[in-house]
Amino acid sequence: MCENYNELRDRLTNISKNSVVDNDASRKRKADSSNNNGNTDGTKCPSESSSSDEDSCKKQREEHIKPKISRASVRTEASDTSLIVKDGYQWRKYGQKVTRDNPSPRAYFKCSFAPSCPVKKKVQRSIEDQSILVATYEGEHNHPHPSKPEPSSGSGRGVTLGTVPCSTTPLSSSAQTITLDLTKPKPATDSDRKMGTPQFQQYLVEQMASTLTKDPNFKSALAAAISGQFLQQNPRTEKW
DNA sequence: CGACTTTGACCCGCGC
DNA sequence: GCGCGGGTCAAAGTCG
Repeated sequence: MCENYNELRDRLTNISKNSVVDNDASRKRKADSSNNNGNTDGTKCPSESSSSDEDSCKKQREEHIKPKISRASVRTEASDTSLIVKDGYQWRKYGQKVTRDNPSPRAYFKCSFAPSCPVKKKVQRSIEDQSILVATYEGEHNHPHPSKPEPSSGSGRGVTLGTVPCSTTPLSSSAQTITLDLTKPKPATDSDRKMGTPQFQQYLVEQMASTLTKDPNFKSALAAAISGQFLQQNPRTEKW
């Protein structure tokens, strides 16, 4: 588990570093456009411009200032209808819709960690594989990752536990998608070793193993979980 | 009691 | 102009 966690965190940290900074998702609603221009990037159209200028400006914005859209796929249980993707941020659900192209409902989330954070997230099950949740992120967080100062705060009604870092992949023309398959163990990669010296890692693992194996409750719970995994033949995520 | 979720209604862009 | 569909709002309900 520790190795998986470290690997995922490294991967996602690298992904986030490579992300292109842009926010201000297109404001369609009247209320949004009336009281805030939403332009935090300094490319605001001049308000006194004529309609043609506005059009050209709009075109420019569409061409150059697309909101950063990224997509992430997370494998979960197909029976899990929560549509919750734990990426370390705190999300507030503000809507749910059943779209035409996909019978699964699509959930709409806003980042509630910072009131001014413009990031929105759409979560919907993959039409091909019901066990995969596809999360589409719009915009970029304008606040630090909430899991960093308090790695295991755990508050937030189970929406975010602050344990799995955010995963955003720039959705450019190639429409890249990253899949966080938390159901299967993966071999350690080189990135794991960045977390510390091998000696320290080994010491940490040994300490964790010895501590956990001394706990009979943990043993029984682990046995039950593993047996359930084999019996159900069903991917299990986010329950660890 | 405050924060959050649910869900029907509403808004608005788009195609015909 | 009209209808459809995606996205958002907001009142009511739920939970700790």
